[in-house]
Amino acid sequence: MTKKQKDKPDIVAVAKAAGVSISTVSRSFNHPELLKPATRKKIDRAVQRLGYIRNRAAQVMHGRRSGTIGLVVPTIDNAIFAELIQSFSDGLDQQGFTMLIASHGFDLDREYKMLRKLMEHRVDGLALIGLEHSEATYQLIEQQGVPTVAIWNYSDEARLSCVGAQNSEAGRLAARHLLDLGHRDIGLVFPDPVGNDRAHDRLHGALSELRREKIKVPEEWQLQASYSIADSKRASLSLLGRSPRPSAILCGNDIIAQGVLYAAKRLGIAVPGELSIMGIGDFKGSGEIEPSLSTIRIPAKRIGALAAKQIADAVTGKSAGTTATNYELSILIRDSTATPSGMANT
Amino acid sequence: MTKKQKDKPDIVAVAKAAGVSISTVSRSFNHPELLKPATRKKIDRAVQRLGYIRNRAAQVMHGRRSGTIGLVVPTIDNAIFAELIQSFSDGLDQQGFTMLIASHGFDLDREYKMLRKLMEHRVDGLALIGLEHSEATYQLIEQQGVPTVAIWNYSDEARLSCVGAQNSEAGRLAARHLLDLGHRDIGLVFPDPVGNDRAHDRLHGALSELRREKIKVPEEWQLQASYSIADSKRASLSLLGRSPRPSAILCGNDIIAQGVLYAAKRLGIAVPGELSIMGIGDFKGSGEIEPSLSTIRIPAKRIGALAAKQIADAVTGKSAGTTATNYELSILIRDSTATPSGMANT
DNA sequence: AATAGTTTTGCAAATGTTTTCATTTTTGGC
DNA sequence: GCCAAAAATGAAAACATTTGCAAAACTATT
Repeated sequence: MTKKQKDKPDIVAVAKAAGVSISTVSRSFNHPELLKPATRKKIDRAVQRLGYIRNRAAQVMHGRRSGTIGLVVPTIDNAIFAELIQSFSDGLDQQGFTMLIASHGFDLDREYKMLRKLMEHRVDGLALIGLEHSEATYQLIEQQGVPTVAIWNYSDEARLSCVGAQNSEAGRLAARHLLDLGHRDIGLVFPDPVGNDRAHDRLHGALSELRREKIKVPEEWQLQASYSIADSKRASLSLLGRSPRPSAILCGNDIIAQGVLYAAKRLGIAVPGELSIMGIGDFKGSGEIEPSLSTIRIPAKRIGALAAKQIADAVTGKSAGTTATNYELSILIRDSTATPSGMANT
Repeated sequence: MTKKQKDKPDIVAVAKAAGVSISTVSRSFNHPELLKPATRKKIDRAVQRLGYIRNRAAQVMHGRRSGTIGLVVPTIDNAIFAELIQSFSDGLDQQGFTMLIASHGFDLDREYKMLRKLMEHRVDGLALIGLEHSEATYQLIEQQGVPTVAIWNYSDEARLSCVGAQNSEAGRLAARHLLDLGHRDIGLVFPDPVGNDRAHDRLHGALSELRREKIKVPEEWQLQASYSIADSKRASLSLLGRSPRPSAILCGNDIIAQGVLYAAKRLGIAVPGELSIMGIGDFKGSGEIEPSLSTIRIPAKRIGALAAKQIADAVTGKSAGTTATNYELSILIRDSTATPSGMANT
């Protein structure tokens, strides 16, 4: 073939094909209103004919934005984040951004590496989950000056802009609900709080509320389970198989609660008759499970959408400085919690 | 603040700080073995001190690969794809790639737009879900010559490399299982097959198997539900509330099956005693539900991992040409299916 | 038909990196 | 110490685009 054959057409090829200069082609993309309609049409046709697609990399080199936002999450394949990621992605898309995503499996050192990787790609902005990050991570963000938003957690003394809810409050509310129902024998199933401030905060919120009522949770009623139905079912099978067993179980999130629910069902323990189960999160489907899951609602969709808008605004200069948005939590009393059986007829 | 203040340090700044030439700095990244250890150390220190992060955009301009792979999915927030996306992402990460992701909500025209968007970012490779795409999409891929893999579906006459399973076979197997158990009154709950070849193929596989046994599914036993527990529960509540009702329901996937299961539970219909429920997919947690879900296993994790490897190999030139990989399906007989009650004691 | 605007277009520099080729420095054998 | 060979480094071109500035092409006014 001639000179071009394997490689993609560039703006020069388009210019030649349209019989105009490179600058004119460039302008037809960036400031079309400056062109004579006839010229614009010529260029459009050439673009069409050649199958030209603009090269963002070259634009970035000019100080243009890359049009990408990096999202770093612990895991993707987890009901917890799926809704959030979707709404975040949709929000970005609306603003013309593309999402680069990386996961670190709850390993904060890997998180740091992922951040660097995304920065090499010159993302215009970044989103992380939670506010617990390695010092290196925080320093990197500050040093590089990449607009960043922390999702899912709220703190008024956060080092980053954040959009989320108070997880300690979520834990507290969940505990409160069980206490209000009259439960005193309460078990806890939570994920490993290391490197996971959401879990940590929820657990401590719950524990502090229980402590206020002078309730102690025996060591063997405090279980750890990863964010998986299988894991939580396995863990709680042993807890529920023993005697005495708690009259209620407070779970670190709805997935764990689902596992506990199935464990109870497997053991023939009636929910909520003999055992109340409380979740946190209100994941998709939590209201449809039978019995439907009582839980603390954290509005993932709205959080994701707002986070997208915030980071986009920060990038485009529509806003500056750090902001902290706290979403109110609400308690959803459904069918998995009830008055403990011993008190049923008081 | 001398000359540089707001902008990120570049390779020139590093070179100056380290007292070497630009080329040497570049080499220290790309061919460190060519440098004298002392020089390398000087550069490393300068990089450290300045907080320099390489600029991929500039590398891309040099004909280097961008190190990104684009993934276009119908939705992210769906258990269906979550596992797949995670393993795909992990696989890419291992090979040093970063994932750009975009979702189109089962709209093939939007899919095309997303593809273009990703191509502007000069992704090295692309992954799509399924083999049904608009003609424009196929042409774009061929014209641009971006290595592409279709995930989740298999066909030996596919226009793209593919890694997946035969969805029609999955439908067939699911139907076969119910037939083998003795069911004749079978309901179907599937998602809208438009723009969704996975659903389409499964449905038709199932229908053809039923036809082989001369079984007709009444119109009112064929329901449509989106991939959501809520939707499928709602839809099947009406189906199951009527009389006569089927003795078994075959579902387009495990999420839908879950919805049907909860509907049955709500109505006090025993599963599998009075109603068998068959899923497709074997999603995370399907085995832990009570009763555990009989389903057709599609190995999402392995498919995602292999797809990642394939696309990485195609990009790095380790392989060429199109390939088609078919994963075998297996049937998982668990507790949600049984002999229909009328035949219980034959 | 010439002038003064105004609109449209082109030229060339700049962006951050890699790489080829040339040059300088180092090494080791004598 | 000297020389050839080997190792390490540097200079400059190339990549695809944007944009400030200048030139050219129109328009309307006289």
